[in-house]
Amino acid sequence: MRYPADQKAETHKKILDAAARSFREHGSEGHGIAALMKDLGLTHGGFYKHFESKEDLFVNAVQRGLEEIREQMLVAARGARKGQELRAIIEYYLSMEHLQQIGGGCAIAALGQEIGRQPVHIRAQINATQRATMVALSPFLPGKSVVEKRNNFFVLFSGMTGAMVMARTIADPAVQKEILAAAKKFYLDAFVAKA
Amino acid sequence: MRYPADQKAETHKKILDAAARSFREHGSEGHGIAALMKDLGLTHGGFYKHFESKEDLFVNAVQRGLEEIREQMLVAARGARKGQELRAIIEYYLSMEHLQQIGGGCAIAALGQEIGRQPVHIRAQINATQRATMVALSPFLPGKSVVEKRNNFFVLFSGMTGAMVMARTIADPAVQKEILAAAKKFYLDAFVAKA
DNA sequence: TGTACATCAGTGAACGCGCGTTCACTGATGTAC
DNA sequence: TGTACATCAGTGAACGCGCGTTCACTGATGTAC
Repeated sequence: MRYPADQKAETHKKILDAAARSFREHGSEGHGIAALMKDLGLTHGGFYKHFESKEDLFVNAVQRGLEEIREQMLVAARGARKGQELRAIIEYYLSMEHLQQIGGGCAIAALGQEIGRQPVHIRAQINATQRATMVALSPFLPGKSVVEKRNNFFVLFSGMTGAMVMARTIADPAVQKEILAAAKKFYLDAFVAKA
Repeated sequence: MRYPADQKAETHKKILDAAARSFREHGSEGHGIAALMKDLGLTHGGFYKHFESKEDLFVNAVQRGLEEIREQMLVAARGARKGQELRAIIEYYLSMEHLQQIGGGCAIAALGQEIGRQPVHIRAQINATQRATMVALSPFLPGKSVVEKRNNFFVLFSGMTGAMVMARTIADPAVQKEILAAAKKFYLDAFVAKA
């Protein structure tokens, strides 16, 4: 049957949002197209009206995930006092809430290794979104030049990603907290001026 | 037929070594039991004389991978002048060689996210091996107390892991190098006394 | 305005494939007598 | 010492299952006349 005019775009967005969450939560092999569509009250056949393949969905979902977490970091920054935006971002990123909310959290911390195994052209697409995040967060980063800010972005965000990845490998929540707390203290000291 | 007395132990080790490499290279879903065994000149049926299941293999292979990289870091440290062991470890870990040799590299940087999705009892087993690495590297870490050394281990090794993960998500080798170089400079400044 | 036809998002059965796992079997070597 | 039997690492066909993908079909709405 013919569906209302805007419905396709809406369904497309719903699939993408659900996939962005599902991939982060279960990995790219975790859930499957059929299960994803079923969760949305749809059948799997229709999926191919929206995406060329599962790989196509993966790339788009990773980018969506990166945009989501960027937006959340910007929200944290907007809620901070002037000069303390980066503190807010760091505290948000290195929180136990973020650790537990993997489906809504950083896509690099959740999928970085699978991204790393993608062919170059796929990674290049994803890199564009990562670059946009760097640009969006630049105003809050220390550094007197573009190069300095860029290096600080690399160090701080890769470091926080690693802390999240390592903490998630740990079984004991007390140790998870220790890791996040140690990283938080360290990066605040290194990158944020005292309040 | 009956095989020579030591052969089973040897085959077991061969499977484990190959799996440790294969999982890091392709992820836990990447290669498959049959392919793994075929690479060793064996057939897949025999696998179950050595491991209970693929999951059982995964846990053991991750631990093997962690031991390998620990050993390599210790080798790097032994080759360094006294007082410069940590420098050697950092330079080894954050090298382009390590980035490219994912199959022989850090198991957390290669599989951390998949480890994070394992049930608690699996993670607890793996954590024991991680703890052994921390203990083995403690002599080279700065810090006046056990707690300080522990926190420094968390920060430095999670940070280096994140730098490796992030760099591997990048398509452009020049940017990969930038990320590793920025991290190397930063961690050397932060953790290593000047030579 | 009314009618006939085209459109196309979504359906659901079906296909092919790869994968983890099982199992009856093999046969050279070790062991018991 | 020689013989009969037990052992068990490894074989390879087979099974069941889930998954990504395809495809003929549906039928309410948009469009053309």
